[in-house]
Amino acid sequence: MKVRTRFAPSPTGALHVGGIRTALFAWLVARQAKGQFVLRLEDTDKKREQAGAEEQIINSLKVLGLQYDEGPDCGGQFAPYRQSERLESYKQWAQKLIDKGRAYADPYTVEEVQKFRDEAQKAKKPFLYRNHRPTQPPKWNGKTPLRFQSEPKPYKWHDEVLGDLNTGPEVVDDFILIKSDGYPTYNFSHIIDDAEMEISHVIRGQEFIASTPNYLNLYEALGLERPILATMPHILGPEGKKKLSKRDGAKDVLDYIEAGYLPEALVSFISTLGWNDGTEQEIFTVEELIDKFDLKKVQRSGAKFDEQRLEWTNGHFIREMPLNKLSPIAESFWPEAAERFDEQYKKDVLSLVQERLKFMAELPQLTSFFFSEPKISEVKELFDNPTDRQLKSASKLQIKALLVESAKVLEPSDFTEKDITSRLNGLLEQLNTKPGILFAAIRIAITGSKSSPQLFGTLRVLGKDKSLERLKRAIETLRS
RNA sequence: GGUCCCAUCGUCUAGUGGUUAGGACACUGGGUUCUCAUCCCAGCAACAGGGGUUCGACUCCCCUUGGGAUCACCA
Repeated sequence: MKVRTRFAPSPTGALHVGGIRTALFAWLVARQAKGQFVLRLEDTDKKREQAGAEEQIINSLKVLGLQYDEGPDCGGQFAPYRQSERLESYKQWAQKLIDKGRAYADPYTVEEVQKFRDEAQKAKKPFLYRNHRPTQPPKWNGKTPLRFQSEPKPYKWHDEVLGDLNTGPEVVDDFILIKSDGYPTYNFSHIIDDAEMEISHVIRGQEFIASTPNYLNLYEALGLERPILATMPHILGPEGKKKLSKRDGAKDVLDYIEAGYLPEALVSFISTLGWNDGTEQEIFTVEELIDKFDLKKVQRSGAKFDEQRLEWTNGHFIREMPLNKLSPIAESFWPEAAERFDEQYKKDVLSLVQERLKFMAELPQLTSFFFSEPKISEVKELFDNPTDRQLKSASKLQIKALLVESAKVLEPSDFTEKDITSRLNGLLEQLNTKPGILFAAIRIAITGSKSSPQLFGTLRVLGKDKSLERLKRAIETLRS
């Protein structure tokens, strides 16, 4: 069988992780089977459409490497891929239904239909339009909605992830095919497009499961074969159990990219949100995913979005990445002051902080002292009110003496890491002091911070001149 | 309310009748004779409840409970 999957978002906003996961899984199914992946824009609701959304969707897909074979911007054998450009096609199919007596003009006003709905709700019954189906509908003139004349019956169907599903006839109704503005509804257009574009697997979110019997009914009326259906459970927000929505904060894929999350980490994390290969593997490369992904192993229940796990995953990918690959990614995240420094210096700094980076946006706070002088006030504060237990046990006078000695011993150093190490360790023995005191004091003097990358490497990268200068400056502040 | 879906540690999950119910994130403790981080080790922590079926149920069936989706001229 020719495998063709599609991702069919409506351009109403940026893609959040829920949407991107559906796209990812559809993409994986296509790639695994060496089939095609299609991007189709469902832009049939002019009111909800958002400027720039199409571009954002395309960017999100591209940045994650989910390249599509056919789409609105690159065309393909079933172009166009924007539904607003396929109106003629929907009209033709609609006409077929009218001719068969399976579609009719809706004679009611919105208010009238709303009245029916309210009545149903008051009676605590589900609303069914077909209970009000007109006996003599007027000829459709395109100014009123065109409705599907359903043939209610029970349905049984198979879903690749949910298994066998079935419903009674009470859920099949006369839904709108074409709105009064001339645009088709999703319910109609996606059926037509999937058929015309020869989509083999329809992979979509849980919200469509309730209307599936309607689609099945429509497939029959149209004489179309139904595709393989696969329903993805929702991704839930971190707080409640509600479906993840834009209100849950920065769940937009591009936001994560901007914060310095790596595409491959995002892909790995999102893929394991509701899927795993049955082993204990926690991290997957794209190649592994293409190889191992299986719709049947997709979880049937919703998964909560765990930000901490994403961070861990991203940190893992950052640590695994060779410096040469990481370095260009870091480029746009350096603190402002880093501008004046050369590539090699930044690379050295990066290699020092690589293992502690969870995402790139943390770079400035972790590395600022490599590029600008630590604030003297902060250095002073840390010496005045040490929080470290060992440091606390030393007097300011002692600390000052330690720094003076350190400067003295480092003065003749060639500032290779090896030499710094041996000199400072030697000093440790010579002064019979604890590393927890000596090194903590140097660290504060050099970085203006309680914590930093390992000290000797930090000194080496920072360089002799700056290191000694900062040491002396700290000694000055301890004088008072 | 009708219909449908779902249910293992706090979280993501493994498990398809017999397991000390495994892993990961998070958390806690210890180690890596400098902090933080990494890494390593250890610990904490779950089968929603009740009935069946069975020699034996986390696994199969039913009920209850809980959660979710849907019932638009939105997708």
